[in-house]
Amino acid sequence: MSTSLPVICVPRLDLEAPDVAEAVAIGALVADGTRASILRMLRDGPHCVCELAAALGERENNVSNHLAKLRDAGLVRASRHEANARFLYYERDEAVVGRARAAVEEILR
Amino acid sequence: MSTSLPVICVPRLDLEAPDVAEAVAIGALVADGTRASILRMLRDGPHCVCELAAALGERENNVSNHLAKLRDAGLVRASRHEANARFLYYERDEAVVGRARAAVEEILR
DNA sequence: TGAATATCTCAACCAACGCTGAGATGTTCA
DNA sequence: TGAACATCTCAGCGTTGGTTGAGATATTCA
Repeated sequence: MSTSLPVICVPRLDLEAPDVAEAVAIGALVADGTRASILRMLRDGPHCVCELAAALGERENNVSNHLAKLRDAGLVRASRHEANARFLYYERDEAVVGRARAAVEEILR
Repeated sequence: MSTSLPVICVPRLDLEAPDVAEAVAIGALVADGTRASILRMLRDGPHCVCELAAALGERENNVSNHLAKLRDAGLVRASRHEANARFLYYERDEAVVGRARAAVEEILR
């Protein structure tokens, strides 16, 4: 009954593409050295833009740009220093960071 | 004694930039949907290029390009199928993948 | 109030990267 | 051996993304 058609790529057709959107988004954020360093430094507590910029040897507006991306992703949030409101202090949102870590671990576990 | 020079950005000067090179490299690899999907699919066992390409709806040479990057990073390795050597089967190097996961966790922990 | 500081926003430039197409290599099978 | 298949490599193209520079906003302090 079965005609002998040239069979192309027989193996495992039940394979389906996983949902990796979240891991990809996190990967793109970590893929930059400045952002990865910021995420790591904020692990130990809040820091202002000028601190981060000084430690990284980067310009402050550049660091600010990267912080905006992390903020848009919800990974960090900013609040003004209580004593000196001129400084914006950034801190991680550990709940969001935790979900980000889980998304990457789903790929690399 | 101390002259009152305009002090710029007083906070935390003891802050130092962390080493994030490995995490950045992994992030760049995961930052692409095709590669992230491949890494996730290979978690369940080896697959050939045509399987991965079919599941992802991507062209085989494109998938091959991405596999080359994962191979260069040491995350995956290839070997020919014992029964039909026409197929190249890719599998993860779990030791390398484990170190990659640790590097990302150092950032997001 | 005005000057200095801290930060943000955005447009422009340039480099990195993914996709495509074409050709080459290696394997199977008639 | 030759045709079909599986995969690789690479140059070219278009898009994405980071850095820079300039200007705007907010805060402090003399």
